[in-house]
Amino acid sequence: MDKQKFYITTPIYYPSDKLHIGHSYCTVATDTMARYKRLRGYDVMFLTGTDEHGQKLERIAKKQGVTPKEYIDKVVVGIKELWKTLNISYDKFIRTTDDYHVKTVQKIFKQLYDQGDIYKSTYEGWYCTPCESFFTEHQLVDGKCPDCGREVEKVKEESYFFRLSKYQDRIIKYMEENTEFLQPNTRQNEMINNFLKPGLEDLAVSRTSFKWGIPVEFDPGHIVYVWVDALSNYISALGYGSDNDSLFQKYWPADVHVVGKEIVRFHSIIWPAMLMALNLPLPKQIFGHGWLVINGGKMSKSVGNVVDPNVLVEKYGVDAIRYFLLREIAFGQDGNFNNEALIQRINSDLANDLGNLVSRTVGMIEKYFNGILPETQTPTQFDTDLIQTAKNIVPKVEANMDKMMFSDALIELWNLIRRTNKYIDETQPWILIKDESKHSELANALYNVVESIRIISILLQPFMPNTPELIWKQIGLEAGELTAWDTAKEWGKLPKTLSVIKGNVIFPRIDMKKELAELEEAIKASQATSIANQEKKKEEKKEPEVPSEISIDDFFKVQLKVGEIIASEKVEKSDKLLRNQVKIGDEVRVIFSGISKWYSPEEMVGKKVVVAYNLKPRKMMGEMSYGMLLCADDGADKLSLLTLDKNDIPSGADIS
RNA sequence: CGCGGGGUGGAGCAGUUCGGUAGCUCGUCGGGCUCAUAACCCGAAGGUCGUUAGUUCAAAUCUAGCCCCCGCAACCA
Repeated sequence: MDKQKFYITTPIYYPSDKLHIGHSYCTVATDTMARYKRLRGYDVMFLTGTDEHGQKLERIAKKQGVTPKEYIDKVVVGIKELWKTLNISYDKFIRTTDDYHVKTVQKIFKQLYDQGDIYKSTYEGWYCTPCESFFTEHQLVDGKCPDCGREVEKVKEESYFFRLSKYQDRIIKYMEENTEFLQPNTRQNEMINNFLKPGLEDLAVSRTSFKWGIPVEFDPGHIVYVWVDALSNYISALGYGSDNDSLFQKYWPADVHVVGKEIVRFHSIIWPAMLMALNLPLPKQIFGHGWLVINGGKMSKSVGNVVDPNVLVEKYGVDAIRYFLLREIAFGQDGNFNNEALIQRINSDLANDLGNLVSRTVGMIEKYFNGILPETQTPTQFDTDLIQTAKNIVPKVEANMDKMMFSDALIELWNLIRRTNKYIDETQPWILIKDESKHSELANALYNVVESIRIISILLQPFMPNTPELIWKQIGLEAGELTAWDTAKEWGKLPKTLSVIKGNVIFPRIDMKKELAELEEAIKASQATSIANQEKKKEEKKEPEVPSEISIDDFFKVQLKVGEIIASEKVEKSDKLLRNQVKIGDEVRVIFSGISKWYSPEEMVGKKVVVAYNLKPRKMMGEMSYGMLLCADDGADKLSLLTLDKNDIPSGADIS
């Protein structure tokens, strides 16, 4: 009989910058699932890749003075290296710039157009020039821009549309009948209540405002919308629509698309609609996992708090990092990432519980029996409970893995590790060794511990690809028959006269205090090399050269004047902005200032402040701000407006 | 009333679908052990489950209101 197939995918990542620990999290989880299924005997297809089109990449490349492809190629090399480092066992890596993908997307687009699911029309909408944004009729508030409240302009643009609305009812029905389709379940409610029930609108699936994308074959001015392009990767990678679609025949539909919660919408609504239109079966499951957050806040390149997985792996090894990600956070929910928790986990779970278990066991066998257990063994009263625990663990791990509950699976596995440590305490080998007549009991006890370790090491394989081998080496096992997944279900497979070889400590304990300091340094150093930060630095450098000394002429380039605040109000929809009307001599200017955390509008009024007068006006919250109020701040949580020491200076006075 | 997620011992979380003794890891304190990576094993303290009201014999769980935190969006000159 043919093996059962299992097709699993990660999202294709956007190569605008180095990937961070959040991307790694998603990919590691998917990899763990793929490895698990392979061990269970499935014929697995594991796909990952990169989503390489779009305006943003076009812009970044332009800024760097290279073509988009040149820029992306470099980033993709880094991504592939990262997956190698993290031991990601993908079977195929797709790039949306690959020829075959481009062709397939064009074909899909044409087919949908020919059959009437895509039609050409004009995009009629409202454009707010200051905000540079399009809005639909019903997004407008009182016929004005929902963001800034200004007048909007009616615009028409030619575009292709996908009849998303046509599939709305079928998708709702599908979700309601297949409650396993969208996981975790809360996501399903979110989709139905937010998007499906209110009604879907046809989706604009082409763009004319930029070039970096897949051209619509029969209308080259148009570029295929990135999500139509990106989602198609899951079938184009299998050769759908090509001369050889044997992989597609074999693996489609996907068993699970693993995605981040932010893109669940595209995968659970647009993608099924596209597939319905193409008359193809839907993926069996979309799993929307949570995010890694840092100290309660989102990880983001612009905040500069991203964590580079390379740094972590270099310090602690891949398996430790993989373990942490999979164990610490319930898949599907957000979870905190911080260095302290990481080290904590490594020390207590990996070094103390697992590593030390192997080490103490092998140590005893060497010490008591010169490394080889004797054949004569007598059971002890403690055996039954250990053996029972070990036997129960496998189905529990499998049940959790089948639901992608990695964390729970590991908790179960660690129960066996703890139980085995306890067994050593119960049987007290160090006492048994002193009594010659108990040596057969001793041999039996140590045998049981090693057998338990064997089972543990087998179950560990999907999560930590390297560690099991290290363990096997020490307990005298070779990868093969006795390390196959199903043999974990049987107790007593090891030969009685097993021999061990003590090796290096598998997971050394980490000195928390010392390490935390070093780790933070390393992470900061790597953040500095991210493209986002390099950009920032470049921009900083471009600022008018700021040598340590400037001439008086340079100084006078900045015109500072006294302004009096005559009115101030909080800007709605903004946590930080105050909209101030500032009297400067005869004129009154609107100046925004991001200080509402420190000053209420009431206390602003009447203050005489320092205004940067000849600053280039800048748009904020849709309105122009003419100048800047000078403030002192400590870069953390303190801020003070600069005000005048004597209040009888009139507004408009020069400051020099 | 924009939409979502969340609030459970000192920390981080599970439990809420389907009401029935509040659970896990870490930390703290006490004990045991000495094979081991200052490790391992046992025990204890510590929670009116954000808040108010309701349904019920019974609410962390169901219903309604309120408070707080986070994300999306916008912005932070």
